[in-house]
Amino acid sequence: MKNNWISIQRARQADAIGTVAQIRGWVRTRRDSKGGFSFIEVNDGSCFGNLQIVADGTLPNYQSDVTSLTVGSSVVITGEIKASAGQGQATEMFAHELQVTGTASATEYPLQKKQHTFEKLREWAHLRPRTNTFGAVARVRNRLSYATHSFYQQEGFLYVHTPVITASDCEGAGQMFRVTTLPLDKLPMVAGKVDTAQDFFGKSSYLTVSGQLEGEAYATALGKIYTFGPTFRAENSNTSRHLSEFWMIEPEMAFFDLNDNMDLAERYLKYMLRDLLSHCGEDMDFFEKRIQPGLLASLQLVLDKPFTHLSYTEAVAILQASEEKFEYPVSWGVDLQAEHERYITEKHVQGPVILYNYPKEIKSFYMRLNDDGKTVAAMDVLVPGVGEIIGGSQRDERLDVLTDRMVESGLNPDDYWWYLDLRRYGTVPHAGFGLGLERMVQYSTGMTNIRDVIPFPRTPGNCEF
RNA sequence: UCCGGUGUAGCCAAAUUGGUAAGGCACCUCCCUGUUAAGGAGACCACCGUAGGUUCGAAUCCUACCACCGGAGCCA
Repeated sequence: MKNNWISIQRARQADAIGTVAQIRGWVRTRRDSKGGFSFIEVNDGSCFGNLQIVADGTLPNYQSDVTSLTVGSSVVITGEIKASAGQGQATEMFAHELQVTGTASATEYPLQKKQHTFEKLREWAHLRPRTNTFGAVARVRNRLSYATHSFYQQEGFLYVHTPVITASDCEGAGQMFRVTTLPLDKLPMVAGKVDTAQDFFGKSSYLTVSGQLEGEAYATALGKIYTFGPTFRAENSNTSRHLSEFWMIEPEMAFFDLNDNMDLAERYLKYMLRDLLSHCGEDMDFFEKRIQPGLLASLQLVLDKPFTHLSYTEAVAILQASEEKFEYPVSWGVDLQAEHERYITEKHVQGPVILYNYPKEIKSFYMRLNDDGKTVAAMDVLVPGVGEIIGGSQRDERLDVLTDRMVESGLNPDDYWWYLDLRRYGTVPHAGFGLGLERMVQYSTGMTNIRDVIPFPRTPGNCEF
């Protein structure tokens, strides 16, 4: 490239010293000395750090442009990269030419060169990626996504695109968003009910809450597959770890049992963390320093030792034996409350833990019934600070058992005819799980609110951007 | 959806508990030839979330509503 446009990430490397190059980005801050020159810090998103530009008073547009350069302005600067004379950065650029691409009114531009609360930044979701924290979150999220693909591809998995729109209104979990083209102000009625036969698909349709069922169809043909896409839940959830729209990674493997499943989940989580620590060092240092001190050591510890495995029964025993006072009492058969899960992962284990073999009553119909007749081959991976990051199970491959469990759960097997076909024809043991990407980003960065780890969060009552 | 909390200038934030709205940052002006959310000086900036009510007087008390935060449920 004739103008030698380089990223700020490259310009900050010591081996860039001596080159004449161009950088393009946004002004983060400006400090000037009235006597002669200004320091301008520019960020272009390529890395956490800024490049310090030394703009000398001899620049032809120094008075007209540089001295009034505001935070948020976009600039194209050509100059020589030199070793920095000051503390705090290895290199800096001596500007030969500085061009202002777009100004940002100092009185109107919301972001200032100081810290804003995350709550306030949510109101400026379109501008918050220009801040240190959200830039770092975006790069971490990108890296975790990339690591997901490289992990599964290396493991011989096939990336499958399961549908976003689904017609089965009871995929298992949660309230669904309805998808319709019917006129809401003039709904076609039949016998006092909406005539859904007239809807776009000839029946009711919804946004998916999981790609699992379709994933199973492909796993029982192609062996090992994974999905990675958006997922929708219309629950009226208002917490720091729930979104109405989030991204989920769902591997599904034929000929895998629960142990294989748990082993894969552990290797996947460790792969992501190792990849993140070795590729996003500067961003991770920021999270360690400003968001959650101790983060790096605790993540490193996760890499170093095997995950703790506890059966549901063992977990209940541990909870009952503990001195901890719980708001909800624990007994075998009850669903574990957040306080219970937190105790197990944060106090008892102090790291990731895999809970498995839950009572069948508190889990989904498709989870494989164990020989004891009381538990199913389910597993949850819990991590400190976030809670459940993975939920999965071995699926029941036995047509009769699965059908019985559907009926027990109040479901009509006829609605799942194609899902049952997978058991009718060449059935195999298989297993899979779902990982919430946002929760993984939370865990990796220490960010406490899930709305701050997705670019434009969708939550009840919030769809501004 | 339930429980608790908060809502004061562009941003952060105080008001002795009913008495007539601190301070900081930013913006603007001035000073300082290498700074590291720069430093120093000055000026400017508020119908105190919205709507009612009590009172001589309300940011402070009451009612309703809205928004946000924390916790819970649902789950990823």
